[in-house]
Amino acid sequence: MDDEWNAQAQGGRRLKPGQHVIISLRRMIAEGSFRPGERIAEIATAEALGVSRMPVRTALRALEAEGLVEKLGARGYAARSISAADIHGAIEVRGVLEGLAARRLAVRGLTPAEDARFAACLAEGEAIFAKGTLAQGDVDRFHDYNLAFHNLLVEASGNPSIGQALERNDHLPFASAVALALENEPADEFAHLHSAHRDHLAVIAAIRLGDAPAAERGMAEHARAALGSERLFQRFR
Amino acid sequence: MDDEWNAQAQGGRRLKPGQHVIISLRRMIAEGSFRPGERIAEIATAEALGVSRMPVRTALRALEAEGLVEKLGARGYAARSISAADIHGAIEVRGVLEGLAARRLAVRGLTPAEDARFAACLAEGEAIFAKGTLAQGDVDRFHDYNLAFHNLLVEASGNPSIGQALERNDHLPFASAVALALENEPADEFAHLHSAHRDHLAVIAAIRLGDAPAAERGMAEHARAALGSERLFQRFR
DNA sequence: AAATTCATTATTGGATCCAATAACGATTCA
DNA sequence: TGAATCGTTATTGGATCCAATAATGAATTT
Repeated sequence: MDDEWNAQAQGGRRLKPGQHVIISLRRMIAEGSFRPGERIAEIATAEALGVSRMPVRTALRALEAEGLVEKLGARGYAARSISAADIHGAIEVRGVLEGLAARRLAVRGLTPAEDARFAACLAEGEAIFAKGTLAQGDVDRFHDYNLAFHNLLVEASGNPSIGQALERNDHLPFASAVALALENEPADEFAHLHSAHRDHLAVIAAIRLGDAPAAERGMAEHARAALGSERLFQRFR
Repeated sequence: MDDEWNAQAQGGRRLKPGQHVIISLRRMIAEGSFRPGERIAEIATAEALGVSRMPVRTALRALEAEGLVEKLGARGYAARSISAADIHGAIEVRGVLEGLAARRLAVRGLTPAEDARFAACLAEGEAIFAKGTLAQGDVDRFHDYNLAFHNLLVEASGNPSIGQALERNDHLPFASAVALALENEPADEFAHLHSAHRDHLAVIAAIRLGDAPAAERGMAEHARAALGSERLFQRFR
């Protein structure tokens, strides 16, 4: 267990080899370290990562369940090839699921505690865009705000099945709610990210008005906005 | 490996111990053999099933990913308690996902091959109800027809993410498309099952007309029809 | 009586090894 | 030349065992 793996500790606590393995494999898959179809074998991967086969086997099973790798029968595993159509479909699924979450909230209304949480969340978004431009750190800040917004929406919906259905998407590159297909310097992304923030404001406004169709449609369109990014499809043709 | 496990062979081919284990555990969970919260430990389960810990560990990991069990940290696993609200939410998620599948088909239309496959599938349904009553074997026959219809709809939609998002539901009791909350003798279930079949006919008619809103709404309402069964909620209060 | 400490136990994670099986490539036959 | 067969290799599945750690209950202290 070398320094790189120690550096992967989270919350100041060292991760177990099994956790390291799955994090490493996810990153390698996301970075395109494996060509689609290229074999990922337990033994070779264990040797490369300096662990025994057990944590690699466990990790590959989990990644298979997440749809990031597919089993080649007795021949090991392979990174799943992801097409632009796959991304398109995953975003569409995200749209209807988050739309359902928004509709549920609009139908039954927000509790005062929920309303306060959404208000605090959106205030963070307002703060990010208040000065009319983005600094370097603001992209990470927006990332955190965006993730918090989507997680809160799903949690507040009161239907855990929505979050469970979204779990696959959360691991698929660019289909996750936090996928940010940035193509330019942060300062040039102001309009792009600000548009996403305005979508958030519009959806919560519709929820507060009890306008279920508008809330649902707003979230579905918000998800589809990700499809407009050119870089999204360069990698997956 | 006793006769019971040999009897679990599928397709005339003996299953591996790992496959037996996960099938056995799924059945025990579905049958309520474990009380919610009751510990399911690797060692005790392995002894009970006559295998080593390895296939049990693999199976428990998979069942955790499916949402049927939850990890108790270093204390093992427990069958996840499922409430009526959980079932309600899962059915709602199924409704929007299958509604999305129906909408996609209505928007882009059916190919002649797809239309033929749907026609053949629905003809099987027509045959089941043609004589105006149900025989004993007709419930299994309807089960197979129903499963084929839902699978074909998702497959024909051309969006694999819909099927992937539905995978969790497929393992949740009563949330699966093939959940049949039968409460009476087969002959008495004619109206119930026939209504489901007529829903299928209406959805395909809407798809053929290119009426995307009607197709989507029809599938969502078809999923919600499962909520009307009284026995659905007896078990999960 | 309540809180704290400590020893023990139960449990999972991982390492190692062997068995079983599928896949592959070379050889042989028609 | 193509098909079939066979031997070899690569790979995963599972068994066994040990290490690490969390949980539990008893004993001690306040």
